[in-house]
Amino acid sequence: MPTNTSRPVRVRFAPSPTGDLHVGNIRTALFDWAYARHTGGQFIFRIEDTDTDRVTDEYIQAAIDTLKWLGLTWDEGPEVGGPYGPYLQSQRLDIYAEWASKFLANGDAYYCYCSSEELEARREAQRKANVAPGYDGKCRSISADDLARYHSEGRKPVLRMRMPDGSTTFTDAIRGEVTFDHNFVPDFVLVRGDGSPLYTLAVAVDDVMMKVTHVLRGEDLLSSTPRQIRVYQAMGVSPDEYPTFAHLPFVMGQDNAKLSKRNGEVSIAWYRDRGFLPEAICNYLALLGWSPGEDRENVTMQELTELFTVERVHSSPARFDMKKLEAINGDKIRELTLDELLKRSLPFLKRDQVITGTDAEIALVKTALPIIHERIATLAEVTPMLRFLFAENFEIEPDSLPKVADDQAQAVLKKSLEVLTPLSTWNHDSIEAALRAALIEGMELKPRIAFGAVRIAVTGSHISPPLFESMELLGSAASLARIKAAIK
RNA sequence: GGCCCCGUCGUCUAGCGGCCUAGGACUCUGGCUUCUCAAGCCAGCUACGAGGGUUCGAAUCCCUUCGGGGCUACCA
Repeated sequence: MPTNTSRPVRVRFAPSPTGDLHVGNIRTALFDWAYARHTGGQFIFRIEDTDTDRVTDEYIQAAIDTLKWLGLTWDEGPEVGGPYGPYLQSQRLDIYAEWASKFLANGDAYYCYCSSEELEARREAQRKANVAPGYDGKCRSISADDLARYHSEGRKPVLRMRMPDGSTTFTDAIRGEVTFDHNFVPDFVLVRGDGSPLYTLAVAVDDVMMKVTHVLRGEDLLSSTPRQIRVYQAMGVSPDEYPTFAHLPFVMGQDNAKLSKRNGEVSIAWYRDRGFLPEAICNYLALLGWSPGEDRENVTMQELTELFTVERVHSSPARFDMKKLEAINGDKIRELTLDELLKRSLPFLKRDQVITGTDAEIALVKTALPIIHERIATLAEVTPMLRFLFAENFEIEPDSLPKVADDQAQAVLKKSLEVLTPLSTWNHDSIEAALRAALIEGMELKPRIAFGAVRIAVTGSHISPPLFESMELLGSAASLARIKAAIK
């Protein structure tokens, strides 16, 4: 990544929380964070809440919680503060107002009295005439008569930035040199009629004031960059102080369009509730638009910060693939130590009311986890896997019921009960030995047939952890009782 | 419509002029293993959007074209 100055790296993640942070936001945050950590720079978290109609306190808090949960810690921002705060744009209104009046005084900006209806009408006309739509510059100069009329009508003007003739060229760290002809960058609004600032003003002012050196953000903001640069110019920032821009490719849904509720769940909270690990989400998201090369895919958060460079970021959009996320999540779960797995599984077991959280329950879960560790892809799957161990009112799932009802299954269950009841030592070896001798050798049955019936009787499902270990964990009393209950 | 961005297996990607009859991963299919389900192992399927150049040689460079996306707000 070209560094245009020798200033220390400062990267910001600046979402506008108009809803739960989604996969695309997080991918951006992850890259921002990784770049800051990679360079030893500062990671700044700023909330862009200038759109007061759409941003809510709940969404802001949710954004903070999500970043924390993912482990993307910030050096400056909400809750931790910092030397260039406040980090909520709604608390920086006076700063924007000050710059706005400066722009007005210098002639970089001007008041525009055109009403929304008038603008819309003229835009429509432009579209029809096949001309580039955009503000036509009508209010760049206003006659005294018109001004008086506007005032008498009580019109509240917006503040508009004057775009000079010419073009803006900048070097995007991912896309290379990009040029926008100002004929297609109309004069844009900086301040609303009610005096509140717009994104375009706030983002540029803040990035300058907060000494941001690198702007890694979504590709949707690419075409707003000339406007942002125009504000820098009006602020008197010298070009070699402009931040380096890097516009990240989109994360798209299963089909073609941008990710949305329609084509895949996008809220990070949704993934957390389903038992996805934050490190798995980050690892997967890191692979969307970036790769460490050398056929590597599995990286820890630490390795991500070591390996991440903007040079290796793609310029083309990536499709989000739930299957791959699940595969990576499974890999990450298998890498967990038993204690970690236990710690992370307990909340799900409690939530699903499998356990209440007693020491005895937790101890049993801990002894059971090794046999399901490699069988689950998400933490939420611990529930269906272990529920049979704690069920007070045990029942066989409806789908499996017929499989223990036929004559052969009944014979298997009766025989099993007969050979297991006198067992003096109850562990998976003794259980297996007894059942194999009786069912496989004695009754000459296929293991999958014979054990299948016992499995359903004991665990309630034809899918379960290994049978003999499951019976050992369940204990002889409950195991035998369940077999007995399954016999007609 | 205009401006801008993008284009390698179904998906994520490796590739940055010869190592490419294009590699890895996920998915899918088949097999091995096996008490179910997984995990693991093996095998298979499938890609450089198209057309022109440049070059001894192009997935890699250039042009055109087609396709996808973004922006075109007193949203961000």
